[in-house]
Amino acid sequence: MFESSTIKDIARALGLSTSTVSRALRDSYEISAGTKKLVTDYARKVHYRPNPNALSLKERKSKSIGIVVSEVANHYFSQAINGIESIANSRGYTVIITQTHESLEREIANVQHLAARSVDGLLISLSAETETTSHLEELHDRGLPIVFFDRIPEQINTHKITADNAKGAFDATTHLIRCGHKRIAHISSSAHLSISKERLDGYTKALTENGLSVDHQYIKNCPHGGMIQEELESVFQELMELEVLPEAIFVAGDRLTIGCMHVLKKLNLLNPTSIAIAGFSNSDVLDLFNPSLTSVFQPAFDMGQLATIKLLELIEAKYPVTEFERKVLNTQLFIR
Amino acid sequence: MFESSTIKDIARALGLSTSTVSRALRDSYEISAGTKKLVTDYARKVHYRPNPNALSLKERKSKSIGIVVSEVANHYFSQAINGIESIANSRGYTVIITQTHESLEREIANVQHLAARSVDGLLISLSAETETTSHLEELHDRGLPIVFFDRIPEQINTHKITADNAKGAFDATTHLIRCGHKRIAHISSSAHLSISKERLDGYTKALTENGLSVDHQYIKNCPHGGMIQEELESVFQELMELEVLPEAIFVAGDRLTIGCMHVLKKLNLLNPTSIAIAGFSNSDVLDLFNPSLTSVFQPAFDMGQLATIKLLELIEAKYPVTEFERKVLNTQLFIR
DNA sequence: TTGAAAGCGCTAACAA
DNA sequence: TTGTTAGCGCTTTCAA
Repeated sequence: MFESSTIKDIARALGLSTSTVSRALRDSYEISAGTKKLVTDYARKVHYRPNPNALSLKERKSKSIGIVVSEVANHYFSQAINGIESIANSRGYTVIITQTHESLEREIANVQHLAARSVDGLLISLSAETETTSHLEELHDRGLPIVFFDRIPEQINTHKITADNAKGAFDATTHLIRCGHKRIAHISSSAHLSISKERLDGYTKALTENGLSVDHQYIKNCPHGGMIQEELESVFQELMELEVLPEAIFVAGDRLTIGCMHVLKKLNLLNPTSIAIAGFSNSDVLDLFNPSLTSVFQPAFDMGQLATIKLLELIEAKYPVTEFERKVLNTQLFIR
Repeated sequence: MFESSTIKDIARALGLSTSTVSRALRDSYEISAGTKKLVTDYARKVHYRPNPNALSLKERKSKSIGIVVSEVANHYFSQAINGIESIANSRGYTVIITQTHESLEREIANVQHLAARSVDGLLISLSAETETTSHLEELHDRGLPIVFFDRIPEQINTHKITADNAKGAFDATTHLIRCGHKRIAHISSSAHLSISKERLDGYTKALTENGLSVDHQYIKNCPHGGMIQEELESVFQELMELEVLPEAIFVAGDRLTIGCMHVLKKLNLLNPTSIAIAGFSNSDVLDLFNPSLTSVFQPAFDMGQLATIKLLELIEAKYPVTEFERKVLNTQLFIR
């Protein structure tokens, strides 16, 4: 098995006590220069590394944070994770990434697991299936620091980081209207998610401000956020069976946007003259699509960084924090 | 701060000793049914969870495995990670994912960090910059179980899982030849990587078997695996300055393939009549590209699963393992 | 059937 | 300036 040398080993080898070695390693003022050198040299020689489990046990913290996202294959999340890591690693924290694949059951299991792993805090974007948050409230009430980003709950009082979803949706829908489209459908993830509500608001506002009516036949939800391709296909089925077909669709999510393109292709509608698409996506290959599509880009990296900064504030706070922030970052419209 | 109840708390509350509580919780035969029920009921009531740090300290293992990949945004790796998680989680292991972004420096830092975190084993795909593996050999020699997948070193004697890169490259190149192309360029990651060598072999073999000569002017490497878009652009620059331009390119990597498409687009060469592309990629949106491209798909999920199974064999082995396997999985050619 | 005590690696209060 | 000791949460040997 894999064993590293311990303070005890060093102490024995050097004829010192463990506390002297410990202090020497931590560069304590009480230890003489000679002893320090002796100890640090020997420690380097035997590749000494402090055992993090022992440290965690002692300090009652693990220097790790847990992340809960839908899936890392989603470019929004992989970019957010890069932002999270950039801050966390530089501050000496390990990051444990878990994926829900949009399932509430897996979200609960992941959160339980992370809590049991004694992470010092949690960074969460809710799964598409998550309507209630008792599994999180309980942990939060017991003092586990949590910061939400992207898909946030209303109930829990803590820091929350989002993009300006309403504005992004408004911009995308307005763009479709300016292109001359009047009948614009909207496909979204599960209706109860914060992002779905906000993006629906932006969509509605754009229609209304441009004198267009909101037709609820044109608004469709995918409770599994497009993880199941069939749910997207049946949504299209419904849209295609309407008396008056939509001319354009505003899609409210990364995976959904890509999924829509696949369905259009399957239906042989993937050409500039049929249905226009605009959607939220952080993918880096959208410009290679043909026909291409206008997209709403979220500052995922920045959101990840900001969420982590706020989480570390909570974790390292000397006194309980009672003032929480709700940060909203700007989106960018890429017209194609 | 976040505190859960401990065995000690339960023992005190129930007027028992900690050892009795411990045994009751582990369903030991020595404990009476009554006491067991008393303890387990109370434990459930107070949400008792064993402290994993204490457990790790005692057992000298952490029930966690470390993953080192280039980047999770790469579909090959995100699929491999899903495979890894599916096995690891079902066997009670936590997975810690780290990204090198193709940098050796970050690879070393990640590996050190994971070792210091006392993971029970490591799953690694080398970075594009990695030529020597002393940073891994040292840990391996000291007994840390390691399984390599995808980009594997020659030196270290352990389990290694790869796709049949030579075959995949052969198939893709042969396809381009069958399409009537004679001057086929090859763009690859850094030359010293196992995957680069194997894919070069497959490419060469396909040319030779079809009576075409191998022209080294047509073979280009990107030492940073395409993480820097400029290196890809300068490679194209060089190709475009040749007297006889290539008619097709076989690209040996996920990120590189996407990168090539971007460069072609930028050079206004992204149309069916200019340069044909075939490349390794596990992306799920290739069919939305226009013009599309033929791709070599690796069984990433299966590779992740297999690598994890072999790693857990090493970790949980009663006796030191001396027989190691080199598993090669089939690729699939998607003609578009 | 239950309890006392030691020990995993480390730090820190207290002693010397 | 260095050493002794207790304790973080848990399991396990030995004793009762």
